[in-house]
This record gives sequence, C-alpha cells and structure tokens, in this order.
Amino acid sequence: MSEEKLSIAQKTRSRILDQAARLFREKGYAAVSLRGIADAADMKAGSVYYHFNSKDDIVLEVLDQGIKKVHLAVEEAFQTGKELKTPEELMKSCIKAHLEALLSHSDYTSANVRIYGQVPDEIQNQALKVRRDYEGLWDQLLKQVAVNNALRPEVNPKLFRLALIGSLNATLEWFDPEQGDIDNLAEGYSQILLNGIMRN
Amino acid sequence: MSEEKLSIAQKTRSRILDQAARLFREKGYAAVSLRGIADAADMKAGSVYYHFNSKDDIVLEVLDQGIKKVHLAVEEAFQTGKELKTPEELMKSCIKAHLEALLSHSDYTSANVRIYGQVPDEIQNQALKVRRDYEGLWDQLLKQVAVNNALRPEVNPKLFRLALIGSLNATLEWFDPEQGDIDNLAEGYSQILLNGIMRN
DNA sequence: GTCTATAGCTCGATAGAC
DNA sequence: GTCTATCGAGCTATAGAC
Repeated sequence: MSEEKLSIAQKTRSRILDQAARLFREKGYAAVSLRGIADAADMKAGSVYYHFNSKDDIVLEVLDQGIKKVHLAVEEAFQTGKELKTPEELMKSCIKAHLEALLSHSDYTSANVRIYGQVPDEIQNQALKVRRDYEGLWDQLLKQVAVNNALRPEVNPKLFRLALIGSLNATLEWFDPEQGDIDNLAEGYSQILLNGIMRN
Repeated sequence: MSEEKLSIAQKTRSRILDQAARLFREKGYAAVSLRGIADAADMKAGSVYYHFNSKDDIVLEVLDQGIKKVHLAVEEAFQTGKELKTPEELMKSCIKAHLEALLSHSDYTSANVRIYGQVPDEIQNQALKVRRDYEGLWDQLLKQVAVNNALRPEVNPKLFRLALIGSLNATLEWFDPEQGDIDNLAEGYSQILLNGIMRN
C-alpha cells in the first residue's frame, strides 16, 4: 500500500497537503489562504499552482484522505474479525480501529469533520461519495451483528450508527493522543456505547 | 424571562444576531463578512457598527447564546425532575431537553459547535466560561445519578459526559426538525446511551 | 519547479452627511 | 440610526523570468 520511493514532486505535494490539513483544522476553510499554506510548506504562493490547480483541489483531497484513512483501518478490523470474533468483540475492535486512525491522522480527520459543512457545494458533492462508502461499511458491520442475534430488538441500527460515529468523531475536540491512552479511550467508549451506563 | 416590548434598536440588534448565527453556521467564521451579515439583515455594512463594535463582538454573542439556550432548558429539566423521577427517567428528560433546545435554536447552537474552534484565541477564551458551566451541570446531574447507585461501577462519568454531549451535538449535522420527530430521536438516543445495544 | 510581480476583487473598519 | 465613500490590507489566480 505505501510506496517507499516518492519523487521529489510527490514529496512536495504531500508536504503541501499535510500543512493544508493542519491549517484547515485550526482555522476553518475560508480563513486559510494559499499564501498561508505555501508559507507553512516553505514555498511561495505561486509555486503551489504547479502542484494543484486551485485551493479547492487541495481541500477536496484533504477531505477525502480524512475519511479514507479511517475507512481502511475499520475495514481491516472488520475483515479480520468477522469470522473469528464474537459480535461484541468485533464491534469493539472496529471502534478501536476508528479511534486509532481518527486520532493518529488527526489533521486530516479533524479537517474533514470541521470544514466539510463550510466548503462550496460543488466540493461537498464531490466529497460525499467517500462519506457514504464509510457509512455503508458500518451498516454492513451492524447487519452482521444483527444476523447473529446480538442486538437488542428495540435498537435502530441506523440511529446507532449516527450516534456512534458522532460520539467517536467528537473525541477530536478534546482528546490529546500525546497525553491520553487510546486503548483506554476505546475500552471506555465501547463499554458505554455497547452496554450503556445504567445498572440493570 | 422574555420581554414583550423590545425597542426598535433591540429588534434590529436581534435581527443582526439571528442572521449572523445562520451565516456562521453555514459558512464558518472567516467566510462570513460584515457585508454579508448586513445584507441578510437588510442594512448596509456601516450601519452594523452602530449596534456592535466589531465582527468579533457579534460572534462572541452568537457563541454564548448557543450554549445558554441549551443550558437553561437542561437546568429546568434537572431541577424539575431531580426529586421526583427515577435516575433513568431524570437522565432521559435531560437528554430530551438538550436535544429540543439544540435543534430548535439550531442556528445558534450549530454555529457554536461548528465555529468555536475557528474564532480568534481571545474570543475562544471569553466563550469558555459558559461552556464550562454547561459541562458542570451535566457533571452535577451524573453525580446525582451515581449517588442513587444507578450507575454501573465501571462507568467513568466524565467520559460518559463527553460521549453523550458529543453524540447529541452531532445530530445537528443530519437531523431535520421539519421532517423528523424530536421525541422519537430523544427516546432512541436515550435507549442507546443509557442501556447500550447488546443483548445481555 | 520555484520565483516575482501584479491584476482584480473583497475584507474590516472608519468618517462624516443626513 | 442608517447611509455613502473610502483606506489599507489581504485574497485567488495568472504570467512570465529563471
């Protein structure tokens, strides 16, 4: 999957995207200028246009990578565990995979969560497909859990998927991977989301 | 609480804030210009400065009102129910109060959720107090539930508060109060968050 | 591949007429 | 209270030298 040899142009391109993701996360879509991105990537603004056609091309790629990094991680956890694990253990491993990918590529994933609603409509539409694909992965996972009769009958799977992804993504606003332990976080969130908080 | 008579200047001020909240929600902090706010409020840009000293004064008031509207609603549900209701019913009524206030003042609350991380540091610091106050209210509520021995012993209340508010606020990104039923939404979220999804 | 320079535009904020 | 006019600054994107 990952290439060891990147051409110089590819490295520069990646540097621009990394800095753009970081700035979009911090400041929002409109507040980030091409001059700002270029500065952070140690270039002049005009040079960025050798690598990208427009600011919107940059933001679209940042948005897509934000979802794809998480999608790939959860997909792998799902495929690895779906034959071997109990439904509850499968859910836990996918929750953990989401949190690990989310918080370890947090500039891209945060940028996606924060600025998706702010980009021009055309960019939103182009970024929609990878979003829908990721939601579909969780629906597939929940279907598998339901087939094994592990879900409470009153639970609405689509509603749960929305609550789950919403609460997981909200960790971007407060969790610091430098300070906290992602394994603990995943364990705590799994307990809450799978088994609730009330004594029976 | 609500004044029936507002002076003309107060009405104009409110109109500016309403339109600003709507625009901040849609476009983010930096993308919204004073000209845009003035246009939406049927004024010229220069006239806005009669009512506010700067764009940042407007954004600060939008941010604060976004939290305060929800805080008030949940506080009332808490005070009304804390002596009468079971811990589970108390939690459910507060979850419902949060969702109702969140989604019925959704321009202000969405603006807060979306742009808080994008405003200048000084504005963020000024807006922090009402945030902390609201978090404190939930910590108080969860303490009350814990005192009544209704919480599973392994649950971390601070972590639950973060997961709870995160998932509730995320409904702003997909729930349409015109189409959906907030009571149903509150019931479904309460089931998931209080009792989990796994069959025991 | 990166640079400088610049066209054409919009921004926040202010001054002063009415 | 609202208006017009404007300042100085920053914006995306392009052109063309190197």
